Amino acid sequence: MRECTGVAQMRTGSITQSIARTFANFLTVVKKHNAIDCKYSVRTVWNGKRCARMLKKRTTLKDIARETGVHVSTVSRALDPATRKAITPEVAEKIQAAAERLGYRPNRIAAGLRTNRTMTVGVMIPDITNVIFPPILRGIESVLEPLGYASIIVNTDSEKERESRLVDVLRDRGVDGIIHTAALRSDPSIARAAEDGLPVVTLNRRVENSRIPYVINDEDGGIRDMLAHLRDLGHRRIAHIAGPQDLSTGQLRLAAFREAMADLGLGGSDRSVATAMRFHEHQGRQCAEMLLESGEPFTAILCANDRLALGAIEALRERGIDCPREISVTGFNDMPFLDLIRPKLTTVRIQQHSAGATAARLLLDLLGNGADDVPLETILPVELVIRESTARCPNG
Amino acid sequence: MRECTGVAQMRTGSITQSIARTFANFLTVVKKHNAIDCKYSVRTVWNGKRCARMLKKRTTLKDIARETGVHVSTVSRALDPATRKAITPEVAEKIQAAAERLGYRPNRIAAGLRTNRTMTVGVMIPDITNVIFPPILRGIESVLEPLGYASIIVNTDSEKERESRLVDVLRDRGVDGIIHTAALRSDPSIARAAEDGLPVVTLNRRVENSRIPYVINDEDGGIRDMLAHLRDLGHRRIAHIAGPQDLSTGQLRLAAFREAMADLGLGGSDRSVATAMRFHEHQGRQCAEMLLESGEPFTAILCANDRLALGAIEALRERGIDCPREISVTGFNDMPFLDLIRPKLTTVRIQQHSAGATAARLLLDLLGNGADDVPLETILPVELVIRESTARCPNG
DNA sequence: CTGAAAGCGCTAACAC
DNA sequence: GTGTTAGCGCTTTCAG
Repeated sequence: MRECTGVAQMRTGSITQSIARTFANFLTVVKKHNAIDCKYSVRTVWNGKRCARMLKKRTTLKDIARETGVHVSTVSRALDPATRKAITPEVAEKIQAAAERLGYRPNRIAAGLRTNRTMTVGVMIPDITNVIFPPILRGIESVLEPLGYASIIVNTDSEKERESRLVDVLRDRGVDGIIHTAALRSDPSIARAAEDGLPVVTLNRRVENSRIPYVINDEDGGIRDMLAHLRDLGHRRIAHIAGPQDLSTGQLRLAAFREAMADLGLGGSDRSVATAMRFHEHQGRQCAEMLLESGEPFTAILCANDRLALGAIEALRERGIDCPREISVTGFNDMPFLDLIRPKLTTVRIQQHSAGATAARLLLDLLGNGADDVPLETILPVELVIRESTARCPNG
Repeated sequence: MRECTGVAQMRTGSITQSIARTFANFLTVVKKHNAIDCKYSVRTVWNGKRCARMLKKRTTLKDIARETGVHVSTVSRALDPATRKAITPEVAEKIQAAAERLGYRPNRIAAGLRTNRTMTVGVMIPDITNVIFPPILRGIESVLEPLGYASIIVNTDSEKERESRLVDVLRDRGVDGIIHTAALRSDPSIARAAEDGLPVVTLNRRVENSRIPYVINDEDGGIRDMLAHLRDLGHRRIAHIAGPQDLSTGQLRLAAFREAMADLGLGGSDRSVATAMRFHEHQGRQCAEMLLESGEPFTAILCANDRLALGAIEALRERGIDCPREISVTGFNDMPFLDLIRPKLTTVRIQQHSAGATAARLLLDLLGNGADDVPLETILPVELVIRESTARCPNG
């Protein structure tokens, strides 16, 4: 059963071209992720019966109109809570009963064509695989779903071309609005959509030269608080591992770091700043090594994000430098699972779920479900989370 | 700027009720996640200009028909690659040029109403926040998106009632098909949808008494391999922390454990099995404690999932028992970030991205974009990942 | 090869 | 109160 044959096992059905092709796909899969060798074969069992691909016709307003002997529009009215009051109670009840009995479900896409409201919103994120986005999505969903909105989520991979294509994809599907998480710095496609009157809210980043409402975290406050914390522990020489400068967070946090250092009178040379190309452990490690080799002395590293911090700690460990005893390291975001990793990282918690919920509420306002005037800028509070990766400065 | 006022700061705009309400929401947010105290106020800056909520009319086929002096149907034909060949080349070119110039984008909603194909699929997952699902989603997207499909993702939270409502939500939106990740064991709503002719594929679990194609991982093989690995290390007394028995994975893995233990001649008492209510570290810890207190001797714990294993290791550490020196612990799934946690967990890697891609391909086949005969069962291979949490049995 | 016309399922003016 | 009518934007016969 689990021998290295590389041949799909079938119970019924004939070997058609499509089967061959399908199986070829599986082989490709196995090959591509070549972590997996041929120890197991992919097993497939065939369904003998040809799938009856006949979509059972849904019951429509017309059906229930015929059933109850009234006009479609009456049915429509009786079924819409907003217009039901204009209908004789008995008739309305009869109609509702029939609808129930026939299992009527409104066809939102037909309704959408008529009303120009699909009750669907688009959500653009860089990559769902990045752990900070799922909570944001749940936050968005938590306010939109109860109101009957569904969301189409797309991953931009932070690629300009892909992103602009996806904006079009969403518009083609007639979304009522778009929540854009981590838009690019200058973002013509989303700006154009907004100009065309499509409600748009951005999260984590502001689109320059636009009046698109945005919600961001108090990056500045987070950095300041973290720096104050380090200073209180006696640290004076503090290095920074900055994030990618083409991403909002990377840029904002670096700026905040420089400013706050100056304000605290700790302004150092730029040799105590290393900039990562990506928010990745590996980059954090490299940057930490660069900092160590620069010769610039420091007793703490403030990192622009948790993953960079994790990498930095790894680099220190490899050189036999203890964190936090010799060098304190801090992160940003408070991503999930952080408390399982030793030493537990001191970091800045950003609101994830709430950020999503807030953006969603803004979008609703834009959609006219409430305010007709909407805040341009919303800054969400952050919170310092002190754990084990920071300690009193050794010579402080 | 960052004082504890609790009052939103505004630049322009008047304090209307809606503003007050919106701000009340923010306060609620802050309150609810009361991890965040009043150290920072939420700042909002108001956009003075009332948003012009006039959706610019999109250009339609009619527009470009008028522009080029031909009939809408001709335009429709000229713009569809499949029917373009039936059009005089010059006319077709003129039409395409006009479409380009006017920035024409087909209205998929309208097309969908006509053709009954929305080029949208529904994807149901328990919870996007669970790290194993995002890669699955990317896998699905990787095959569907290039073909022009968008997906509506919904979180069921594994609640029956919610799940069945969401199936309806998806159907109302006219999705062409549904990929259901971790459906419930007996799942009337999705079964009904499938019976009604809606293409459905399930991932991770089979819906009983149905002909719904499903793709699952080789749970059995994974457990067997892990057990063989432990046996090779000299372990004979092996405990199991099982997952929730109402979830496919929990149930399958427990059954596989029992069977494989028997096959290896290691069959133990049921006192060496503890069952978690949820796949959560906390539960893993509790179960490990139960096992230790049971008095049943063991030198290894095979856990139904990584998170349980992480919890178990935590429990051991608290009691001063070293993993892996004294007791080996193993996981399942190989979730992201596992290699950052010490000791690095020995586990079974399941295909995540590929599983999604495979399910998507099956759905495509069901949609008629290929085969008309589709495998009922597809079992994906798994791979043993040996890291640091397993070691030779101390007295072995 | 192209135009005319019907209609997908629903909503919303406007009559009566 | 309820029926009539006219589309939303597109596809797809059916004529010519």
